[in-house]
Amino acid sequence: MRLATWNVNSVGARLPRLLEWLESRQPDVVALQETKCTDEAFPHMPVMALGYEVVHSGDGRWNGVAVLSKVGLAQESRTLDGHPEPRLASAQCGPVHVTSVYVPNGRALGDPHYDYKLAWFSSLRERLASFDPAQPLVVMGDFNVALHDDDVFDIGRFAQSTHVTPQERAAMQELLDWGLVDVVPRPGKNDRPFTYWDYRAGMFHKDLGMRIDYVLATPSVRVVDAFVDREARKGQGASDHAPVVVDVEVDETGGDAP
DNA sequence: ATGTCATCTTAGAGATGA
Repeated sequence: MRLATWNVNSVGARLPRLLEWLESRQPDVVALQETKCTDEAFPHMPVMALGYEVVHSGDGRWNGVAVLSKVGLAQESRTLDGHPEPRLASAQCGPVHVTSVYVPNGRALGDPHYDYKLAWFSSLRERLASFDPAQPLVVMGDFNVALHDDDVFDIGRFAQSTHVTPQERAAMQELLDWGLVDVVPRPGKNDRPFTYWDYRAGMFHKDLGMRIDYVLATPSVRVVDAFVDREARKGQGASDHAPVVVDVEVDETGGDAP
């Protein structure tokens, strides 16, 4: 079974590339972020034509997340308690429960949006309490945090920056401590598996990136392979994020086994 | 090194967010 997560930076602007990518990579389950459209405007027709069922949560210009599944879609959820912005969508996809998240950016230290980011993380951690770490479960998406210093191209350039503060890293570590494993992908180039490169200043060309997109999985989701699909970041009309693709094996019985 | 995108407002450049 192939899982993937991709911040597409507008599903409308990215539609030709998204469809081409779905056809070539053949993922079974995809988490999308920053679709930037209403539920009505999501391109259901061409995505369904490729064999996917869709749960989308979006209200227009900003944010927007989705789960696409070829292996069934049930128990859909489109909200995170206490937070009206469309930043979470989840569903049971065959044997694995999948959540797509778009964690708030934080904007700047001291900005109210930074506190909102930490509060959102806290709510996400509380939401995990309704699940069992023994069941096959994946939370994947754009977490807007670089967990380790090596997850940015030069930690020295991130003084007084968001994404690398101890508070943000601790908030994400609490998710891992519940029982999730950070599935670190093989790098697409050089030695580090960056997933995001700013559009400006030739950052992608110079591989000055960040690892802020993650696949977090419970141990019953056995990882066979994981890689950053750097090809999808190349050329005209690319998102500023690359997809993370993870091949897994999951027991059908999952956490329900004795 | 604030250099690129995408979107919305409201009719075409500016604001906003990343």
